[in-house]
Amino acid sequence: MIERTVSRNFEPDIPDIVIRRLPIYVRALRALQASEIGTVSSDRLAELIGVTAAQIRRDLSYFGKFGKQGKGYDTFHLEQAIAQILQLDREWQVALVGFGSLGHAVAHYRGFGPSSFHIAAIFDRNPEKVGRQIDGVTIMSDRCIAAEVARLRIQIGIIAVPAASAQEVADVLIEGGVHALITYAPIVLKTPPNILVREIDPIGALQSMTYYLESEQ
Amino acid sequence: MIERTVSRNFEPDIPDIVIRRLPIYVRALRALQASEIGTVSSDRLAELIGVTAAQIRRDLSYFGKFGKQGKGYDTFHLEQAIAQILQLDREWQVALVGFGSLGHAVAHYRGFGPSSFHIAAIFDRNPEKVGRQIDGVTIMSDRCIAAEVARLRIQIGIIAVPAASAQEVADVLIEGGVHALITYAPIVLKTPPNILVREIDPIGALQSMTYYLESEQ
DNA sequence: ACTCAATTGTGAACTCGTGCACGAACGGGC
DNA sequence: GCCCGTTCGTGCACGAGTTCACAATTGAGT
Repeated sequence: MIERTVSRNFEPDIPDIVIRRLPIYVRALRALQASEIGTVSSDRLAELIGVTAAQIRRDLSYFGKFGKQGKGYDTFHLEQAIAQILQLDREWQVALVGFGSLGHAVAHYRGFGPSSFHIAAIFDRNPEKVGRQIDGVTIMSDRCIAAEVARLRIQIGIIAVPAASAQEVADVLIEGGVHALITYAPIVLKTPPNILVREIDPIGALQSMTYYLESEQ
Repeated sequence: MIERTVSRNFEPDIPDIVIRRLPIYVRALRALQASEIGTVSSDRLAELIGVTAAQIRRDLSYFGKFGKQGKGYDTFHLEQAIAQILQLDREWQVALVGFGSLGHAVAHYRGFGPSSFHIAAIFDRNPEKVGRQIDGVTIMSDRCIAAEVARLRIQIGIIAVPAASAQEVADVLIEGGVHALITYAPIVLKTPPNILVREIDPIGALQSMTYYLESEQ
């Protein structure tokens, strides 16, 4: 039987970069399962993902031993194990702030699949949008953020408002008790050190790509 | 006068991570200018951005000398210099593929500001959307991608289609001549080595954050 | 003109993550 | 039961990027 000792809170110093690769592994393993493939070698998985096999083995070794020598990894069990490490085996309550076109896209995103994330509240400052129902969730005024987030025990906030209001929104989300933020606003948020923030920055990605492109054409 | 010798194609080995920080600097410098602040020290800038002052100085030193000892950096000139390094001082033609809610959000994003990026073509596979006009751009069938991208000399593609079609879309965009891709699809694209790809992965960001969160509440 | 506080640019040290390479383990075939 | 090809897990070395720390420069004040 495959080792199941998943040591989460005990191994203290696992690089964040490793953690950020785990979702990629989960995805690839799910795709393999969908193709009825029950076993992969680190070599094959590496090729699919575009990293080295050594890196995959090293990454996994932070958490335990999941493979069988001479055979590889069981796609189902490894996926389950990583999902458990990432705590994807439970449902997280998410607040979405900002229901412009970006917020709309976030709310309607169907890539969550059999997802670990539930949008439990949506907020917008525009009174005309307040009251509208989206998938059974009623859009509320931005003035309710802290109270509602606390009431619903929401753990994660998604900030999809213009840069000018993003800091303010972050503040009230944190006041309400979230410990993690995804922000689409192109500013650096000022947050207490115990708050986790991930910036989604497509414009920055664009702007950094043009460095490499040839000017003339 | 501040050194203006911006050596782009000559310094060969500037780490990509440095390049990816440059847009952040540009943003911060623009915000400072908007606040009528003409000069910043690396210390102050570092505090605003949330990195170390040494890192900023080191990053800039890859490209030249932009500061004045005892004084700091001129916000206007430094911003101009970095924008030039990133080639933001010209307009880039972008193709957007997929006009679902995500594509809609991308097309309507107003954070481009006085932007270096122009959405010159939009494609969707849904015949009902084809023909619709968005900001003067007519949505075209996905079957035209390669031809139109080539005709319009488009350099950058944004992939906002479901994971299942993303690889196919990437292929035709590259066939049409783009050298850079932004993709929102949660799959690893297979592309030739000379093609630049940046993945925007909010779901991955979420999934990696939950690793750190406390389960109970 | 001189002093002094501020601040840059960079050599050197350090840290952290990656990749190599190999011993150990597994399992199929004979 | 033994051999052999495959693949894992990991010690070790390497390398990329970060931070330290300081000489050099600047300009304001006296």
